[in-house]
Amino acid sequence: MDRAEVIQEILDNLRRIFQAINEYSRNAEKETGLTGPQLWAIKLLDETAPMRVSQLAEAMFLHPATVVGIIDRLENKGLVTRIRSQEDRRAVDLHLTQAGEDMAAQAPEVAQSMLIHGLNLLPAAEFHCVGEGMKHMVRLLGVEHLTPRPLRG
Amino acid sequence: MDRAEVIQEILDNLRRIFQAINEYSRNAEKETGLTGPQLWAIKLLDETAPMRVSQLAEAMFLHPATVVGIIDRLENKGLVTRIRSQEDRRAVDLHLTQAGEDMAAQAPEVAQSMLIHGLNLLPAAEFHCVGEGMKHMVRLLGVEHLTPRPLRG
DNA sequence: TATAAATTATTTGTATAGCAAATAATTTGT
DNA sequence: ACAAATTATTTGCTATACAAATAATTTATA
Repeated sequence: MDRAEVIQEILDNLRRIFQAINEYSRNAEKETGLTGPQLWAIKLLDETAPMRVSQLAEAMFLHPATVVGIIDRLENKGLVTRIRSQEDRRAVDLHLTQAGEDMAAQAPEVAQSMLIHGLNLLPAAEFHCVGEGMKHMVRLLGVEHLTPRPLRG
Repeated sequence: MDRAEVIQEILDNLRRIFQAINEYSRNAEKETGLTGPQLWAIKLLDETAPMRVSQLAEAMFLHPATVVGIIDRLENKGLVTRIRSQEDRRAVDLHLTQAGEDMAAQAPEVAQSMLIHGLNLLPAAEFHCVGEGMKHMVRLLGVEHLTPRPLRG
């Protein structure tokens, strides 16, 4: 197997990983009844609530107007509440309701869990290889410095 | 650095790769003026035209009704033509126009190219590590058998 | 202090994507 | 010849996504 073939295989495997993560997260969407962006917003709010609309928009790399719609739908489902800020009455603090927190806790991160679990069981040599391999890929793409954002579907 | 930290790092790097591919493909969208799905359809048609609507829908894992809309917009832009099949007059053969082929050729696959180029220059030991590392990741996700589909944004 | 400028969230308008169900045209099976 | 299946499309609905305009408020400036 020459190098060109191995490169093809590496790219194929990268595509498989992509696909797997997308499909697992699609399952999460079906289980929760939420869309991808809605689930993403919930997860972010679960990490760092309260958040303002502009702050959430920035974290999601979306236009604030888009986030307003997403929050509207989450509010209708009783997962998020808007509370006008006392210090700055232009601003709105977004909070998760109890149901929202339950949803965030329940929503599975299947791919992530599988990787964490599997990596833990890997023999040292293989484990080391995975770590180094990923580091190389990141370097080749020139994105070592990138702040990683959550995997989404 | 203990194993938990390395696992965190691996996940972070996976997120960086995801993000990089998404961003590079978003750039491709801006350059071409096409959306992600439109670009994806063009690429698939470029590989294997003529294709039927149902065939393209299957390849894109989308509902045929969705693909009809995408093809409508590509037809309006003069990139795709619909030709009623002679053998089966229910069916429609999708072709790329010259402009469509030009678009497919011009549309950059930046991330892919960077990886191919970079992997080629990698010393043998590191190269081997990348290949093995990716193989492990795929195995941990249980998707060795998955037919890889093109990376998209 | 009064007023201009900037900020924050929202509304409005437009386009795309996505699915399910119904429909029309055609082909295949009986 | 007629029923059943197939193929693309239409229709109706929802969710994203952005830009531009708007309203409310705060900050800066004259």
